[in-house]
Amino acid sequence: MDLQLYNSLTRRTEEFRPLLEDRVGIYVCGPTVYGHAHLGHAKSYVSFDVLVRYLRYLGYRVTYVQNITDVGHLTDDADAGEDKIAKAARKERKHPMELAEYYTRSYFEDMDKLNCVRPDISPRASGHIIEQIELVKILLEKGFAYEVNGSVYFDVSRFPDYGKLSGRNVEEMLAGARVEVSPEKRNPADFAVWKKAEPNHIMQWPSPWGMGYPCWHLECSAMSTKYLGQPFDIHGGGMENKFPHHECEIAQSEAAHGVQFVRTWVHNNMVTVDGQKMGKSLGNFITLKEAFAGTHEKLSRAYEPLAVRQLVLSSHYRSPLDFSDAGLFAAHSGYQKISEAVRSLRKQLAAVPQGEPRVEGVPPSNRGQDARDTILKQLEEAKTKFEEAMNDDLNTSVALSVLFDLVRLTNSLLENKKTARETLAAVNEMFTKLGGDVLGIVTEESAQAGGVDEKALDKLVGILIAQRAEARKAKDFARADAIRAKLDEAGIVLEDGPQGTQWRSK
RNA sequence: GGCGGCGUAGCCAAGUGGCCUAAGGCGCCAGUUUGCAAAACUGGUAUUCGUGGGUUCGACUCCCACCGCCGCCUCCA
Repeated sequence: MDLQLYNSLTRRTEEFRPLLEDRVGIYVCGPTVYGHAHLGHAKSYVSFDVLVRYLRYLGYRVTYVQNITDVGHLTDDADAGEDKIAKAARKERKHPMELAEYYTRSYFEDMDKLNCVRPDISPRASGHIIEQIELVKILLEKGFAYEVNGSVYFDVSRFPDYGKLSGRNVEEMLAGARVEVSPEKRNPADFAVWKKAEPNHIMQWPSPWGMGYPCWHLECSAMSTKYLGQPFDIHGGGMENKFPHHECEIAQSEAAHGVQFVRTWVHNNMVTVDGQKMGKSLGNFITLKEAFAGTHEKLSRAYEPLAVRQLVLSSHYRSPLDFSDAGLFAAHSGYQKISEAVRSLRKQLAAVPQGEPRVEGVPPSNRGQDARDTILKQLEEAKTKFEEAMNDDLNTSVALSVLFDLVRLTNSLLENKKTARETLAAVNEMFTKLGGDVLGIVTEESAQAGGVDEKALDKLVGILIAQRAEARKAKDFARADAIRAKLDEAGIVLEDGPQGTQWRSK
């Protein structure tokens, strides 16, 4: 079976077929960079990251475009609307571009930590003013837009398909409209594509209609088509952007070029807190930096970035995710279980030379061979289950359950000294492909010792472990337990095993 | 008011007509192991899927009604 994806445009789950046999073009609405990324961004971009990773796993050559909105995103659609970036910049006493650059870097830093692959192209809206002006020109030429006093509006009445993505019609929208209508608009449903700039507006550019700036929806139309052509395969974004943002993108691009804009629309659901959407406006967001450092009042501890990733993957991308510390804590425990198993596995693999049985003097018997065949069969079944889940509109929850199956298998194999190296290698390969390449949960670092700091720490903890071992030998358990308790307070857990005492951070 | 979605164990969550007397994770309980722990492994933890009707040989899954919750219709991943 091939990949089935839910297409918001047709409201059906469809078999995914790219325009070109082996290539996929995907555009995802990126962040407006006027603040640090929060957990809502994590859900969105981890979800699309997995989509891109899985498409590559399936063998497609993917071009992944994700824009950076650094201009034109207004605080609201009314006349008083202010540019979000400019507003934040004034508050922080920075040039808007300086602020945008700062938060762009912050964004990539957080996404790198979440192990999201970088987009192939990260176009900035401010770097594509010419393309946007060109698009406005075409709309005016074709009569889909009109100019009033230096601003240009899209004429919704000329585009009958307006509303096809979000499933609404113009009359309905007007009935529930909560926003003040600009007197410049011919029709209240019309939307701005280019805005005249007041003299004190910092971000402005010359255009055939005077000094002004592009509106938010315009950039995605211009940039997606510039890099992916029209039509292109997949457009992704948050559900809340179906309307008006994506609806307007469709109107602009299809009106201008006369062909379909996007074949498959993929929308991910929201992160909520206490049942309410996490968002900038409500101010109820937890930034990723806060989550990683544990510095938010709702958090009981600092969380590893990949625990956040695990949390996102534990539910479906089209389901809302109600955030709670307990939920993230549970995800963290689950993530640790997986990474601990992989670490043990890789440590064991590194310790035994190629081609040798795991323990000297224990050659793999015929019985061992049978066991190996059974395990290889199990691995094959795991892979099939994983692919079926991912093919079913990216069921990452089930995909993760396959990883947990592998964890149990791994731990059992590691307990059995007779397990051959090649069996362990096969399990490791499965972790690398499914857990690493596709889900991005299993990383290279899972096997490595860590940096300089970690080595120093390892020595220090080693000294204490040795002291505790002496105490244990002398049956001074009170002292042994005291050392363990002190280390526990410092976030270091000791584990006694047959090969001596190991430590790990909590 | 219009449009869309959700309600599955203590918590998170998959399943959406018979393989469901319902995956997986967290938590909890017990066993193995341990000086005691931790980790790991094994077993247990929903006869039931918001409530009430209906369709069907058969419903968590389809239909209707009701209750509760959420998103969009300004900006938001």
